[in-house]
Amino acid sequence: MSLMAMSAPRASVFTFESTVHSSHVLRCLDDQRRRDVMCDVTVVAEGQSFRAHRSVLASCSEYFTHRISSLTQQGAVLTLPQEVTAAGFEPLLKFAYTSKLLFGKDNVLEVRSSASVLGFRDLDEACFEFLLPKFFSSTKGSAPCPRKTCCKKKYKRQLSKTQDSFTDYDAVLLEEKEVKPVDDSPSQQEVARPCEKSEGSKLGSQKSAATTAAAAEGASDVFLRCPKYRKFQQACRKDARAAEKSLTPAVRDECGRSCSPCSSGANSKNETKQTHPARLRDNGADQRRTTEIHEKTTDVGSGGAEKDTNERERTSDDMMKMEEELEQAAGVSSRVRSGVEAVSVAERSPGLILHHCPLRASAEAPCDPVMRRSQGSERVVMDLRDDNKTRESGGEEPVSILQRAEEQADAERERGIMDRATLSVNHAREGSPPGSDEGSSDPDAGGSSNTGSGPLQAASEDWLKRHVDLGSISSDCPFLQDLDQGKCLWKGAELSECASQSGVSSLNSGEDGDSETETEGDSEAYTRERARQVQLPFSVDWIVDLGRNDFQQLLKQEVFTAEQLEFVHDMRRRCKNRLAAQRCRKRKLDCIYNLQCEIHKLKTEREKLMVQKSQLSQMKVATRHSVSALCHRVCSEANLQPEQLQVLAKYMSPDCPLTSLFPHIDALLSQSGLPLPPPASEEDWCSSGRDTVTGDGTNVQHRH
DNA sequence: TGAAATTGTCATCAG
DNA sequence: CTCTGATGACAATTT
Repeated sequence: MSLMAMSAPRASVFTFESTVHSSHVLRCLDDQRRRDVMCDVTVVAEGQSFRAHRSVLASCSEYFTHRISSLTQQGAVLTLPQEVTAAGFEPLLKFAYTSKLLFGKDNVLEVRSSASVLGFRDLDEACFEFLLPKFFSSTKGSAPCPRKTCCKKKYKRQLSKTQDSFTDYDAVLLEEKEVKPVDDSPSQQEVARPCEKSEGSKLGSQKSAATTAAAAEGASDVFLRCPKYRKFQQACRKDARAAEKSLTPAVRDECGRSCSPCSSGANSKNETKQTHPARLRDNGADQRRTTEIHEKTTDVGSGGAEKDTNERERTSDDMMKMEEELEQAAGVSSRVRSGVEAVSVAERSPGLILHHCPLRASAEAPCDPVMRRSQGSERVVMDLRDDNKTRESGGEEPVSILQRAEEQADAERERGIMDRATLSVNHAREGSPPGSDEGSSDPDAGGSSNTGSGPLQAASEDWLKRHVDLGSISSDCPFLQDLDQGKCLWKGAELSECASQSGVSSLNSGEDGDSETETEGDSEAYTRERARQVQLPFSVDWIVDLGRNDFQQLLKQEVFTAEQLEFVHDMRRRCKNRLAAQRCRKRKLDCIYNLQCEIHKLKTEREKLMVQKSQLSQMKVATRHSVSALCHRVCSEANLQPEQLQVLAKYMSPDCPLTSLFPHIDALLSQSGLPLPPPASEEDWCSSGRDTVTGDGTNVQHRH
């Protein structure tokens, strides 16, 4: 639409780039492959045939690139080398079409070998190297997992941008040796941050596109975007560094290599767009544990100015997604969906899933679990959904509310989510549950967490040991940096509260000793201080999301101090009002956008009517000429009486007055005492059809 | 550095 | 009366 509005006379060139097109194409191709539509090659591995499209295979694999070029056009059958087994190739084939690699312990070696033989692109060798030790040995993660170039670039870019004091971190990153730069596949690049502004807003109908984008942003960015509060983010990075330092070098080292980080800087919209997490999920039969590794990479496919342009573009599909997200204005929506996605994938296969999938929620994504148990995740998903439903349906037993809160807390702790609700729900009611060491609701924990790296280290390592079987992720892990960002993306209130309640989350937020966070603003500092004081046993999110009845029941059931009560009400009011304001603004923007559409429609309609009017004018002229000619003929051939002439003159066109036909008509009419009427006006012509003419045509009754 | 945009918050009103 | 949502206004922050 921006392009429509921009259809100015000037010869301008605009570019529209869809951010979902490539993934859509990939989906269609996969669908075609499944239905064996337009497949033009048969790949045989261990006697098993796989239908596929040459172009897809060739674009994913060096092996196929070379082999397919030498194939005949029709009925091509390509037999793979013996090293490539069917079990190893099939996941790769699916990866080519879905960007997701599913494999388990039983076939990981085959997959890896096949990928190596076939020269599959976009498959991070580090993922195998990271997991193989977990599968086949007790050796913990000695496999090198190089950091990617893009990550460094991005981080450097961010560093140069922010120019804050992260030189030590920078050094850590730069020291690491890159081994394997990974190209971003289109599917990975295509996912633009929902918060990116459309280029159209600049190119095209500025207001229209801008409002569209803004409207959509208003929807999604309620939860997704966090460009603000850079101070928070910086403070969080500081804390991340503190946490990093607090962790053991071994853990840090492995993590640093295993988790290809990319951007800790979710602090900038433009810098956080390109994300493609690689999640490693292990649904082992015994442990039923799932591990996810989110991998964020920067945009390496489109660089320079083009990148900036692309990053700002947004498609209508994105907007629709965001519209949907706004409709579910509950804060759990994106989180739930993320969980659903992960679980759905997990359910499809008991094996290990590694999928390069674009993160839908940019700001949420960093908060997304680094390590997630599949069952825990699943439970979280279901719980949250049910929670929403029951919440909408009205009140329920108070105990169920608390159970839900606790289950949510459990699940979220398991998931390692560090968004505003994450880990902040402490089990004060359970004495010293796992979360207690993470939350400041435990006075000891809270107090000790203020002391700096010691408690942080303890909390982090403990948490990691208990929740991460891999034992190789630390807060040094860039994923945790992402978490930092994600965490810090939330506004001060929630952040503060989470920081105050969660020792783990305090890794990411400004701790007491951090003077920088004290400069963030009086209200935020005040909120943080209050959150710390009240030691609320529930997350603010959860409280805010509660329905009215549930909230009332909670208040009745739980014994809150006056301070806690005030804080709860305050936070609930403010959070709800915040969401209301966001909805209100979105509505405004939608309204503006609709009005612009209406204006555009009316303008178009007006142009059509003008064209129609012009055509009608031409027809009118032609008709006049025709009538004049006819009159001329009638007058010439008939011997008209003066009365008849007068009537005739009345309907003559100014272009063809009666006097031109009858030079003596004046004399005739004057003799008979009849004046010569003026020639018919346009109105007369237009409405003359309403006149009534008698049968002989002489007695014409004027309409007036 | 200043303008514009964004976002959170408060006050107020209506349901 | 209380709660909730909507909205104008303001301020802080970011771009």
